[in-house]
Amino acid sequence: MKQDRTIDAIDRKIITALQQDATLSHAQLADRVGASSASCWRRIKALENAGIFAATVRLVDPDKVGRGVNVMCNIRMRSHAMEARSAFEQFVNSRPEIVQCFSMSGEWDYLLRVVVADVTDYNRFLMMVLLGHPSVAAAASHFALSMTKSTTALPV
Amino acid sequence: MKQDRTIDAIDRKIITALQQDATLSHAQLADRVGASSASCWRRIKALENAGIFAATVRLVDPDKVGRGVNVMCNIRMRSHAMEARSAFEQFVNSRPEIVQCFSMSGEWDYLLRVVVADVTDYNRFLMMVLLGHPSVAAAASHFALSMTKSTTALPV
DNA sequence: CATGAAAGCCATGGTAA
DNA sequence: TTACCATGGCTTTCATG
Repeated sequence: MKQDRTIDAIDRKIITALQQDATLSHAQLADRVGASSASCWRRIKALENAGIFAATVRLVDPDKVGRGVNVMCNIRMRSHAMEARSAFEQFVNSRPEIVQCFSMSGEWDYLLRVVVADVTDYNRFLMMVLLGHPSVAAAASHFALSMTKSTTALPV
Repeated sequence: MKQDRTIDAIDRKIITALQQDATLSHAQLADRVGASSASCWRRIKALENAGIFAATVRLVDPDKVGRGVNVMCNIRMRSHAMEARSAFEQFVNSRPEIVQCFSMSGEWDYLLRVVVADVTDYNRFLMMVLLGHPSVAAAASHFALSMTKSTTALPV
């Protein structure tokens, strides 16, 4: 059922709106994008069938839950064998403080974004968790001073 | 009304659940966290008042909307004056393909995550947009080969 | 063929006991 | 916590361009 779909201007408006606020009712959406409620409903269903929409999630304020500090951590692997890589990626997925992980081109193998409470917290994570992993040969950490922009909305 | 709030185990379960799926009804949430529907409702309201919850958003599949390629871009500024910084941050906020921006410690001033369709697309962005900005002295781009992990859920 | 208007059903949120 | 009620959104139908 994941067939491709031609996305027109109204679809784009719907996607943009729901990426900002998923609590909008079909009626509210309707007069925001200039279509009827029923039309919106049909379009959303089609977009869901096309697999364009993923989950609907509630975002939380990082500071309020003690995760206000972002650290970017470059990782160099001891081995590039497939099993080492998949073991590491599995490890990454098991650690909730690692919120993003990219396999990178260039001199480093992975880039992690780690959310922690403070420097002490990160030190513990780095020493006890990350550098304790057998696949990790080296890690270079860079602290973010502030998060200037962070959006889940992709341009359409 | 943004007063602090003591978060207990059930609150944590609620936050965790809603970070994964914000479409859960109070009833579904209730038996997932082991509380009554009414209790869930009260707790959510309190968490909202405490400012712990931010927006509810719909996530979209990057590949499906032609934003499957992630590029990390380090920026060095020409000036560190406040006005130059705020002008740059305003610029960042105006560009939808820049989805994340961190002010960084270390040798670079900013780290951007840019979502594009392909290399050509990024080239255009880099040459025409980013390097065209007066505040940007240098940029170093690193392409992600794949996104191994990406979650909006913060550990609580 | 997709859209817009209208209407009914149902689930949900919200409240009271 | 349980039960109830009423609001409002979801979903379908139908006529229209």
